[in-house]
Amino acid sequence: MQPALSPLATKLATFMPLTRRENAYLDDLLATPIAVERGAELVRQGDKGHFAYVLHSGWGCSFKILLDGARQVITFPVPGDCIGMRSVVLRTSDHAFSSLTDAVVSRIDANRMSDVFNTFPRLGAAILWSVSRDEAITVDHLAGIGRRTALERTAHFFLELTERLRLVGLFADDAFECPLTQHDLADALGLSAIHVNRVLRQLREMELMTFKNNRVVLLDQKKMRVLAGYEDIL
Amino acid sequence: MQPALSPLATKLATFMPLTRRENAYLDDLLATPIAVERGAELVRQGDKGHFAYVLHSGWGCSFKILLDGARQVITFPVPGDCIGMRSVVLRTSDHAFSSLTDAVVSRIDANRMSDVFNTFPRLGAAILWSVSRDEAITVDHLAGIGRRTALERTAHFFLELTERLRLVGLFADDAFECPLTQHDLADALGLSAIHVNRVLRQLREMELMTFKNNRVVLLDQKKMRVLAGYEDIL
DNA sequence: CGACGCTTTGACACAACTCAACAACCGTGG
DNA sequence: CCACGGTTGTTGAGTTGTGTCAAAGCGTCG
Repeated sequence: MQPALSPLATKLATFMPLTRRENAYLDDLLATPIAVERGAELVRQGDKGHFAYVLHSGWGCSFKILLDGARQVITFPVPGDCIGMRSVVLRTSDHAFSSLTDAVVSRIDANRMSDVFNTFPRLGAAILWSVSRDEAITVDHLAGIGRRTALERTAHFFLELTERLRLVGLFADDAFECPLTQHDLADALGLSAIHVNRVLRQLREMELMTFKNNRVVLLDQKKMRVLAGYEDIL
Repeated sequence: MQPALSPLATKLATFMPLTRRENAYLDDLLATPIAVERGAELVRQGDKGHFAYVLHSGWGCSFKILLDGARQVITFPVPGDCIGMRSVVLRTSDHAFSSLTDAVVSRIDANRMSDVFNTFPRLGAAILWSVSRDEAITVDHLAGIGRRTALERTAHFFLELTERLRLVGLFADDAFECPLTQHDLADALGLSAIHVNRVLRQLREMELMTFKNNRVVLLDQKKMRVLAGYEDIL
């Protein structure tokens, strides 16, 4: 019997099937798991450390703090997501990362990263695909905040999250566990926490989705897609 | 006497000095200039063509069109900027690109791109730095739309633009040519064109900057930075 | 000259924010 | 066991920033 695939391996496999050797190398790359507690700040804005991370389990939060103290969430990494790849290239982190739940990550340094590209270029390409996809999602996020209403934007956010969770097998039966607070959501969607509450109520009353006790239930994805103007990611 | 450096070479040189051979290779890479007319749509959303571009002269506009027809501008590329690198990796363009002025570009296909990384890894690293920097700017843009007021956001936009133009020698004496319409600005800033007009008037009345006849004049960068909560890009 | 694109301004409407109060739900310690 | 403070969620009332609609001013180009 095969060992279980890591979330990242599962995700990359949807892009291109990986050989046994590539999978083994990937496993090795992620071999030393680091357990982090809920709320730990792994990467600080302005950090010079040249590390990227891969999230194995748990949820995280990538965000920027503006000079006036406001917070903008860039994305909520879920298992299988890469974190801080850009910071490695830039030698400085332009954003912070903290865990929203207890989590397990692997740390990858810059040298190790170049190794991947030299030794297993196909694997490197798959990882590059994955981070490019995340970028595309960020751009979508930008378009949403700039041009969608609060209601559309919120619906869109949950649909996109669903899609990302599905890719690593964490979404089934139209529902998933979601540790985000309304405050977290607000900082991601560019809204006030209070308004997020009202929008969630609207979505509930429209019988599109519910979000109670850290559990999201999608009641009517089709209608929700129409409302959000949702297009599949690639 | 040395031949004049291309805008891209100028920009990369601020990251790391390039050797004569690297510069020669870069020149060769950009050897076949393509002239495009104002308003040409070089890349369409959803295109499968595997091309990236480097902008030599003129201004461009990278944007997304949402299902309801709304437009969100991601960035306005200026000389020296790379366009559509992500699309090459993803095999599909998640956004469109059109020229705002008559412009000159070079086209780079995927194979040629891999060549760069294999033959001149240092040059490849410099290009990777440049696109990562653009990503960081996009993330900043996201934070601005999500968490800054229209006034702060607009001021911030012009400061960031200034910084990018300075890097390729197109900003001097506190002023620069700027072919953007207020409508373009609106689609970049997530505002209505009418409100952009009001904000520009405010900035003028505060004696921070003016924008008339396609010319931006910065009157007081220091005060403007304070207003915008501007932090230098790396 | 007229047509067109871009800018400017005013009046009004509405989406989203702020403030304030309260309810529900923890985990902790007495 | 219950009392407690802290975090999160909920709701209402009033305010404000930004959008919409409408109309007019300007340049430029054919």
